Amino acid sequence: MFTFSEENYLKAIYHLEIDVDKGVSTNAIAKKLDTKASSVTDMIKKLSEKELIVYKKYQGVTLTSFGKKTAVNIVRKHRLWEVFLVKKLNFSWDEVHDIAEQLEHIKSSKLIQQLDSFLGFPTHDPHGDPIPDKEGNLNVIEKRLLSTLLKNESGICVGVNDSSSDFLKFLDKKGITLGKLITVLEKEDFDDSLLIQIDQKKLSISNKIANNLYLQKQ
Amino acid sequence: MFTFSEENYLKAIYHLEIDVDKGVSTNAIAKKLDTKASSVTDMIKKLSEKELIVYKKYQGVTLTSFGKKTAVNIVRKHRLWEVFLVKKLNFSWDEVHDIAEQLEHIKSSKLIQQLDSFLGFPTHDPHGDPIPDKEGNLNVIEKRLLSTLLKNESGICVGVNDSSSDFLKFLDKKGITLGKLITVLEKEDFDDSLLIQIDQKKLSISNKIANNLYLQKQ
DNA sequence: AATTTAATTTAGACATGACTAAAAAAATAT
DNA sequence: ATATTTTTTTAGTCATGTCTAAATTAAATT
Repeated sequence: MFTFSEENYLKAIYHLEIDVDKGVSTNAIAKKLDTKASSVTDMIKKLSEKELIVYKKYQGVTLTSFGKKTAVNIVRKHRLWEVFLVKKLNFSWDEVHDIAEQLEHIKSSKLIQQLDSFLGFPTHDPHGDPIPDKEGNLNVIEKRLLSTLLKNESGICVGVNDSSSDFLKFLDKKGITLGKLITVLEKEDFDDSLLIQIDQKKLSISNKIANNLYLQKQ
Repeated sequence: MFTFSEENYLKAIYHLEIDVDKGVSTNAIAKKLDTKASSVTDMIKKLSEKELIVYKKYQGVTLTSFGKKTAVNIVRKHRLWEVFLVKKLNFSWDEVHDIAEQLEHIKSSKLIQQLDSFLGFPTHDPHGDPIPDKEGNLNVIEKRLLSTLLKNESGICVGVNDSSSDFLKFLDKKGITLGKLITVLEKEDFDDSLLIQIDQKKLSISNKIANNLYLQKQ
């Protein structure tokens, strides 16, 4: 199988590929993994030899179907472990990422199969991200950033664009959790902030927050 | 913290120290970890610099109290994960060792604390080995090898000396599990085999088996 | 006590994955 | 179209953890 480092590169490339339709650049991978571009070039050559990615000098990289399958499986493990940590071990959604980053590298297909079953075959992780099934299929739901909603539109909170602990703790403090109904009462042209209705409360939300919250439109 | 390799060495030394009261030899560690004596010498120097072990050339090694504390914590994690795999994910006792070998290296004290609580603070793993508590205290029970019992003596099966999959599967096949009452009906001088009573059955057991089964004497 | 055998350590090498500094290629600006 | 900037790659180095082969030390035999 693959090393932790190789798996981390595959996962990074997988996530970066979703945003851009061209090849993923060396610099983008370096930034994502907090490493140097030269280190990325080194690893890229190894992954290419193993036929996990397609690489041509100066052209960026794309995952092969084998590479994508491998990457999706790591994402699956990561998200299942996150569900386990929150649902069974009472972690809060802002605490699970770093631990899942470790657990995702445990090698045992039976372990993941049994964990999936133990958790009741969840379809989404604690941050609203879809969990790929055993075949790698993703149940992608239609969602929009809160910042794209117009005045008087509303939707159910179904995900976050930023899973950092700071952002998630902020949402907790404001009472914003997955499943909550949010209605846009006002849009402020000056700073693009929003006045929203959530539960019985009215909240003023900055554009930065609205750009990191996904809603499913009603 | 420590690398996987460092942790594996500490654990190996910890287990070997229980058997011998002197320092643990380079060769013994090499055998346990299936590596070369020269590699052990290399690692021993590093662990010594980190004050995890005491090492003098040609004298074997002993854990410092810091090293022992670290090793016990790894054993604790290993055994708690084994309980999780058997009790929650329906693994059998012969399947869990290799997966626990990986899980024991996950770094998060809160994870282990919550896992312990989720499992109901178990005191023994699926093989009957005691699980150290948070402070590293071991609940060691009085146990004897089946091979040391005399004719007509009996005891409850409380542990195994060999956790290999082959041995455990053999026990399963014969219906020998932890908690079962075993009585020695006959001892055969010729090959040191035993005739034992377990449940309603009489079983002939080789000396090799009897040397790997622990009983708590009635 | 001298010799043989076994255990341990040293010396030098290699693979992995990272880095810095410099060179090369591509993209952007003038 | 040329010059500048940015991106990417190469060359060389380093730390970790392993190995083989040789040297050294300790233990066991005679």
